[in-house]
Amino acid sequence: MKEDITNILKRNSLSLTASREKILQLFLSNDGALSHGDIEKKAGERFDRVTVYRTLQTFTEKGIIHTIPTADNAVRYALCKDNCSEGHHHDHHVHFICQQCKQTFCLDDVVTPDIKLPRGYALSHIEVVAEGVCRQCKR
Amino acid sequence: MKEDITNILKRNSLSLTASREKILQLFLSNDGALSHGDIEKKAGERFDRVTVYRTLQTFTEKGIIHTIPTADNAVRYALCKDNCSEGHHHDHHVHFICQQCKQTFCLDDVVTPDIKLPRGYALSHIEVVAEGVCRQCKR
DNA sequence: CATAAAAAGCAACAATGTTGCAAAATAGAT
DNA sequence: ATCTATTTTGCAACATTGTTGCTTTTTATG
Repeated sequence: MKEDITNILKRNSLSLTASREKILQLFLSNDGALSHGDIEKKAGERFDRVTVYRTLQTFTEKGIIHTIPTADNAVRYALCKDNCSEGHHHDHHVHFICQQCKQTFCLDDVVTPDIKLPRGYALSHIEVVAEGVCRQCKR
Repeated sequence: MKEDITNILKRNSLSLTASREKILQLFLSNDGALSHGDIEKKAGERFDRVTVYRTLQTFTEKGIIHTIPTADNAVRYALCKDNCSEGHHHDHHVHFICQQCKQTFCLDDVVTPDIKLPRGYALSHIEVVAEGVCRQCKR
């Protein structure tokens, strides 16, 4: 784990710092996606809010994490698979929000479908968010 | 127009007030979706921020408008078609965000596709947001 | 026009996000 | 191991956004 973290940072030519390591660790040990608020809470009092903002921004730019749109003004972040790189995200999977536990998951195996847009629209990327009840909550 | 507004409010048993009329008018005369901030700006200094919040909440509950998730912490709202009713939205269309003009549009004719989820997930509703360049900006 | 009910406005506050700058930590060379 | 340039952090101050309780105003209705 500690090794994974070091690898990810090195691979993206980011220096190894306590906050980056901690935040990466949170993502690695967490099933679902995390909001800025989640991270602040889970990281404890140990990091400044500003540091968390900047770290998330850096990670997003580097393609280490990606954002997940929501209808509640609390963008979530989740780890990217290895095929994302600086400035270029290649996440084509569906996201799932559980209405019960409120967690957001990446359904890595569910690929976003093709959508046919009306004439005149240029498509660059599609985001699919499914809502319902997740596996754990359902039983 | 004024008549449409009155109709919508009456139909939903909402009293006719200046702010509700103004906000509805903004939606009716606007192509794209509007964020809370947009509405505050467009409505001028005439309404309290709190009133705008409460009006948007009421309209959403009544099924007059629906929310559109975003990755930038600025939820957009757009008018629902007539088939939405109190507590029950039936919007199954795709939304489009233009990267140039930053506007959000409802593509009323583009229906959200069916998505097959892994075993164990109960689906209640799917949201599709497409990003790219819109018709106006493209030419 | 009077009245009850609903909505708006106001104030105070909480939470969230941003910026500039000084202090601290890191990477890399010696 | 130590020094140094560079990067990152923490802090302070601030801006923006969202929330709540309460009073005043407006609306619907007889």
